[in-house]
Amino acid sequence: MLISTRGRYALRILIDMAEHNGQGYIKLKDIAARQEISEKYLESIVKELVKRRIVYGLRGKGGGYRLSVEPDQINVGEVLRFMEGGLAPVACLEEGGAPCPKAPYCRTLGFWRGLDETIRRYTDSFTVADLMQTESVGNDYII
Amino acid sequence: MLISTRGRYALRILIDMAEHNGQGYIKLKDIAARQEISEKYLESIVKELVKRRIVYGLRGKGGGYRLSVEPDQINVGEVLRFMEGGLAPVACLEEGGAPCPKAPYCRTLGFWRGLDETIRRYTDSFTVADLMQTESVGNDYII
DNA sequence: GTATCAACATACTGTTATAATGGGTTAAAG
DNA sequence: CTTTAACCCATTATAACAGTATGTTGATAC
Repeated sequence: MLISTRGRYALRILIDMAEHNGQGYIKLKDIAARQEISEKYLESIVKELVKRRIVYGLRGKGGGYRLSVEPDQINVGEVLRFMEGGLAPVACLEEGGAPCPKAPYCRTLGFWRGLDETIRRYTDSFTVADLMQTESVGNDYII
Repeated sequence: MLISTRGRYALRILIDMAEHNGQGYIKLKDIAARQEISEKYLESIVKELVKRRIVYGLRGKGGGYRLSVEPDQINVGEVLRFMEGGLAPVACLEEGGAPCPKAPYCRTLGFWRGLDETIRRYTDSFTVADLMQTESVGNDYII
């Protein structure tokens, strides 16, 4: 499994916010109710989105969250990468990891690099605005 | 992380066997030594390859393993799928899993299906014979 | 026929990531 | 100054992963 709940929920949060864009601040409680996800768990996910300046949070009465970037400017691949701490399909391609000593003669490295690149290309071809069109696609990929 | 050691090691075992193809039975001990992987752990991986009839095992003195299929007939995607128990990038696309009740109106399902298909297409485009060419590629994918 | 060798089988264990939960603090609005 | 909702920190149950240990079966060589 490449993508955990953190990445999946993050996208659902962003789509939810995008759908209520321009309607002022959105309470996490409401998102949690609509998406049927525990509010407490969502907190830890939104925290990351705030940190990355994709979402802005306002405290107190009448507060909540809103997007600080337009939906068509939020890249899905980027979101998934920071929520998951990278999307490398194998350990040896993780950034920040120790480079594999077998790399120079590894017979599978090229294959893994290609898979990594394929995943990157696909995920990077979507924005949150694309995801809002329920009928899938919205770009080159036929499903 | 999509691929665990089970999938990665399985490919390395198959490549190792392919490189020694036609030289009689190959002892797991030798593969373990060459690949620098614990023999005991390899056992549990080869077991699966034997079960799938990709590899044949002979017991006793002079025994070992050999491929029962030509390297160019062993599909990498297929191997990874059964070693990993599926390559679905998200839980809701796992085969044998309960279908998601939110599917009919899910705004991300199409995206995930596309990712799944992209991964499938890429991995299925390689055979073990392709992996034997160290200089990566060997098909449409440029790395 | 028995000693050796290597595959086959089963059971167990430490480690790590995931997916949360709980309780308390700060800041904005009314 | 009370309510509200974001923010912050710590803890925990579960499960998968990665590996280990012990023993059994079957083929070959002597």
